[in-house]
Amino acid sequence: MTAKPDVPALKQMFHALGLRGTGARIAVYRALAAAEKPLTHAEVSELLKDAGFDNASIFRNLNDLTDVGLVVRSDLGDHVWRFELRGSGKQNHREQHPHFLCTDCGDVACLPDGAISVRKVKGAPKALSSGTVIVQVQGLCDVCSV
Amino acid sequence: MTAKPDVPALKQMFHALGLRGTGARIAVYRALAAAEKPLTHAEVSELLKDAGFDNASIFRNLNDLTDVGLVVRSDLGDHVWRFELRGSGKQNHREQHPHFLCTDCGDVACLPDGAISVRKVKGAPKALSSGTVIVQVQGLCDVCSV
DNA sequence: AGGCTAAATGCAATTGCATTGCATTTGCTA
DNA sequence: TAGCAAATGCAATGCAATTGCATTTAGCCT
Repeated sequence: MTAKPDVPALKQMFHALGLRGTGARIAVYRALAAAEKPLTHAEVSELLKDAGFDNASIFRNLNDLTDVGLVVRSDLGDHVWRFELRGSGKQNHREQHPHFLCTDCGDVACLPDGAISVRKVKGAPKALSSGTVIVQVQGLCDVCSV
Repeated sequence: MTAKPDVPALKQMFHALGLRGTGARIAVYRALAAAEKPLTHAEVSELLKDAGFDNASIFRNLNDLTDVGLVVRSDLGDHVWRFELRGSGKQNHREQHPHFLCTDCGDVACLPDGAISVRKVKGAPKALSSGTVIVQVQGLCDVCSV
């Protein structure tokens, strides 16, 4: 779960995508890999602040990784961008799964794929039936609903 | 569908909620009532620009209406705030329904309540089983998926 | 009906985050 | 290892959301 890919493997992966294997890039990737939920730009910056990377570099790296498809950028409904690794096989993050956002405390949880099912309905976009949709759920988490 | 509540009724409703029945407020409310999908602040401003209302007033009214619960403010996943009337009975907007956001053109559609079903899963927040959740769906709309 | 008071408005200014420009540094390749 | 384009750091910019404040106005109270 918290297993981080080793640096040479990361460099190779980046290189295959036309990106250099820089320290900031690797650090950003590993921060996301170690996280169990999507992280905001601020959270990534916080995690890496000891390493001294510039805020803009982290931001650009997040976007670069998103551009090449390694990372997914999404807004879970609270007007905050969050970044998450697009799962690659045995990672803890599968291809795509629903997210749950607590409307009170803002906490985020990843839901199992089976938690949500989409049904094709008359008049609805065809994408619903092909399953190529991203689902986000908002509500009160168990802590805040007490 | 495009039927707008008459002004006296609106004033009465606002008054009951501790809000005055001002021109800007009524105009904003009716703009939302006439829309068939959530509108952005910019879209509301655009609709009302002929009336000469200030941008800030529209913004504050949207927030005021949200504060008293007449309007729901949500971010459908594209980092843009959208405002929608919270349905009151026979309105075209029911209590709460899922929204569909096209990830390509940004168009928004309202989905029928039955399009999405949520299943309680081990480890997931309890809110899922009580049905008190808001669901958002992203994907390609029929136009963009061609 | 007239006046009063706080809410609402208009306008300008400010905030805060996202994003960019540019000179410098640094991977990577030949 | 020399050279070049990508990446970085820092500061500056852009832009939408939000606020401050003086003025106007709706609704209440005689």
